[in-house]
Amino acid sequence: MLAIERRNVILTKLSADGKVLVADLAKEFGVTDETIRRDLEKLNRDGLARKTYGGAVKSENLNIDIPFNVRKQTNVESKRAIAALVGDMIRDGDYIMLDASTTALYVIKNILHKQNITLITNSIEILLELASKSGWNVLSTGGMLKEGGLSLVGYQAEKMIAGFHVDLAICSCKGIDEVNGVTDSNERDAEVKKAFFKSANRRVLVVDSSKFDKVSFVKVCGVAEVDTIVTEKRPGDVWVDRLKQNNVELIYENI
Amino acid sequence: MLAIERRNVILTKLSADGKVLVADLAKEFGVTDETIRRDLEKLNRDGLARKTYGGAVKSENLNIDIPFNVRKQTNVESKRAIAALVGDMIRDGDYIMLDASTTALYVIKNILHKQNITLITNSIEILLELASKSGWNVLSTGGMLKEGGLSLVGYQAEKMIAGFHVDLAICSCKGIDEVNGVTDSNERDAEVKKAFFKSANRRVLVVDSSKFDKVSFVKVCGVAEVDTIVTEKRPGDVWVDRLKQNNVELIYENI
DNA sequence: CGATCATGCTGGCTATTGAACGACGCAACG
DNA sequence: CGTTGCGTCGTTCAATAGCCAGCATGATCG
Repeated sequence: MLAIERRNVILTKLSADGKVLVADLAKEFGVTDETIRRDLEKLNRDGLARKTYGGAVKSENLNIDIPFNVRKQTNVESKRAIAALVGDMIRDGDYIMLDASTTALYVIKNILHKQNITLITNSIEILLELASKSGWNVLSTGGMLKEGGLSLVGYQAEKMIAGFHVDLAICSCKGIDEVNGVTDSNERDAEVKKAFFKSANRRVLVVDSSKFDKVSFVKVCGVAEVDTIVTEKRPGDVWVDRLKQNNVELIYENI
Repeated sequence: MLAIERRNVILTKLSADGKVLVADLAKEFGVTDETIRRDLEKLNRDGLARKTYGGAVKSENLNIDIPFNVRKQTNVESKRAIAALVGDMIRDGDYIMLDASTTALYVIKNILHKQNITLITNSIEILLELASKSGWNVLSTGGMLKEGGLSLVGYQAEKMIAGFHVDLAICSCKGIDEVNGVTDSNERDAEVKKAFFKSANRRVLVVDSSKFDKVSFVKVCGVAEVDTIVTEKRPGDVWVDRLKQNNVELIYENI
């Protein structure tokens, strides 16, 4: 096993569990504590983790990005399940908008077999995924490249989105809460999501179940303004009722 | 087995497994470690792999389509030389436009150390390359994703470009010829290049020397409308004279 | 035939890891 | 509040594996 692989796995664990222990990792990888410590030391230097006594915890440094390949691996199962449900909502010939989330990327992978889709997105990863796809009409919003991310944001993107109207807009968010509604961590992303929702007949919010009752920084819209919420498992009764009252369709996986 | 075959096999393995080990490859191909290391070094330079101690891991932008990969590997040395020359023309704080060519990608790699660059491009690969760059202002033109490629084209892109004006526009082409001027193989790409040139004070054409006296399909502009041509070696006297007459600056590598 | 390229080989150098040991943090206990 | 014991930390040293630069050789190409 290459050192860099080990560090990637450590990062993945960190990002999933929030913390790692030196002793556990050493046993798991079959190396000595020293090696793990040196790994953590390096991750710490790179700002990707914060060393503590006995292990390390997730870095709170929001300016530094977890490498894409690592970020992509968190909550994979939830995202895949949600993406499958969303995939079922899309028909041949649909006009859709997709934001720049990992879930959106999984949605795309799920609907590659559909015909004649017209798609507008601000995600660079989705463009990449579709570079060799033929028969679709794929539009990029353009705009400013968000630092440390693979999304396009800003005035140009919003204006471009406003120039179109589609059947379905699919967006993710960082939190959904009774009082604050749908929130995201970043103003520019939130603005783009607003624009997406404004230009669509049906607004679909994809959230894994951990996002309920979380509040992030910037408000995207109220709960009632969403038409459909797709998540991977049934939220609590409170949420089921609340969504019903607000006339929001709720879709989750029937296990 | 040819070196290039071996490298292709290595790329395939990388793409499948996510990593390769020097020792394994050496045994498998029956060559020395040194040879493998040189292969990986080359793949690393070309941005197709990331070398690490003991082997290499997948480069994040490896999931791009094969045709593009193949194209990227032609004339790498010429393109690198040209890119270095173009890099020298760019100063901190410049406003530039770059088209979606492989040469443009090499130009970017060459100027990563510059400060405070504002850049407009229709290349998805360039966006990828700059995703983790901070301190620059990177704008995507948006537009329609060209089938089988990593460029954005069409009305939306052209309109967006028309809304800006920059110091320097850098474009490539498929052919340059006395009668037909600068030509490209594809109407939509040609239109975008026209737009780039229209919005720039200084129009720079990058061409490797094989493009002289070639005619492609769609005209971009006349020879005289270009301000500077950058190529990797001195073209024939006929071209040197012709460019001088047309008031086109010619830059090539002095070996 | 000269130029270029791919490859192998050599010797010195560097990175990674593990082992050992004294120093230190932490928590429990008197 | 201090002590004690245990686990963890950082440093140092050594061994190994991998790396790099340079040179020589043979193949290929114009």
